[in-house]
Amino acid sequence: MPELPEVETVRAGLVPSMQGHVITRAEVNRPDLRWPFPDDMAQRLTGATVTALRRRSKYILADLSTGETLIIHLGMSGRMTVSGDPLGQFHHDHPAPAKHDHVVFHMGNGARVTFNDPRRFGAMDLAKTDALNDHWLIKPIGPEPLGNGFNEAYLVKAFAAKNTPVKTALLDQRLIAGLGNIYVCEVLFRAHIDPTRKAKDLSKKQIASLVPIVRDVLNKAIAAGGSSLKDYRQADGELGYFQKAFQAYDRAGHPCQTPECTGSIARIVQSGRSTFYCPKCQR
DNA sequence: CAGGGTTCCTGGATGC
DNA sequence: TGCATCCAGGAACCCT
Repeated sequence: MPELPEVETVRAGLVPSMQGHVITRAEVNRPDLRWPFPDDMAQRLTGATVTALRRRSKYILADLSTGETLIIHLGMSGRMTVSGDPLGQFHHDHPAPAKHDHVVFHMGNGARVTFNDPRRFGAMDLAKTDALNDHWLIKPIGPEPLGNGFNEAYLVKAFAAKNTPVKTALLDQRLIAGLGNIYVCEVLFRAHIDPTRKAKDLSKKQIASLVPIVRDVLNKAIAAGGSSLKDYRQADGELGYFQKAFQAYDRAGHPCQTPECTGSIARIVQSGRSTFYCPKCQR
């Protein structure tokens, strides 16, 4: 999936087409993704104006003029792409949905925003905006890594009793929001920390070093427009470029790029997921 | 409760 | 070219 930088890239790409514009028609082509949609989702979206497009963790949040917020998760293969004509000359055009086009938002400005998700691990739900933080998907999520709540003191406390590998701890959305497999690998590589080390066994100095590295990796990835693995694309259909900056992820067998290090990147499996790291300089 | 394996689903890459 | 197998950016769920 799209991890935090990809979701942020998609959100920003959708702003011109959606924010401040009315949903004239919500085309809901199936009853569910990972979970059932509210059965009256199309009606509740129709006629609503998107007043703001926000992001929390890997969720895109579309605040609506109706007092509700549309919660969108892209899962592993979800994409949102914009088509149609911004001048609104062809409002009445209803092209047949392509395969896996599960939801299409027809906007008052003529744009069509299509949610396409082959694997259907994505999700959509509606909740009252003022109770959003109590929603079952949102409530358990930990602090935003780019916000003030994520800092050395927080992370030291969060890791204190964690008997799990630091790789797994960083992937736990309840501890830190928005990190996925790619960025966790990249962060641990840059921090020279062995992903198999138990979180509670890291030194305070190592934990402290993770904070600015997490922020830096995410900020650079956002600036590059995400990573665009496989067929993932930004909202405007362009590829993201952060993947050119990968130093560990998907680089098994390549020489380690850490200065002076003569190791090479290894691939191991931790709780069913690939981890890429340099066994020589990540301790 | 914490930790780890399994599971949902489709499609692309790889191997024979 | 066809078919089987493996793997994938997530995360809830069900075990122990």
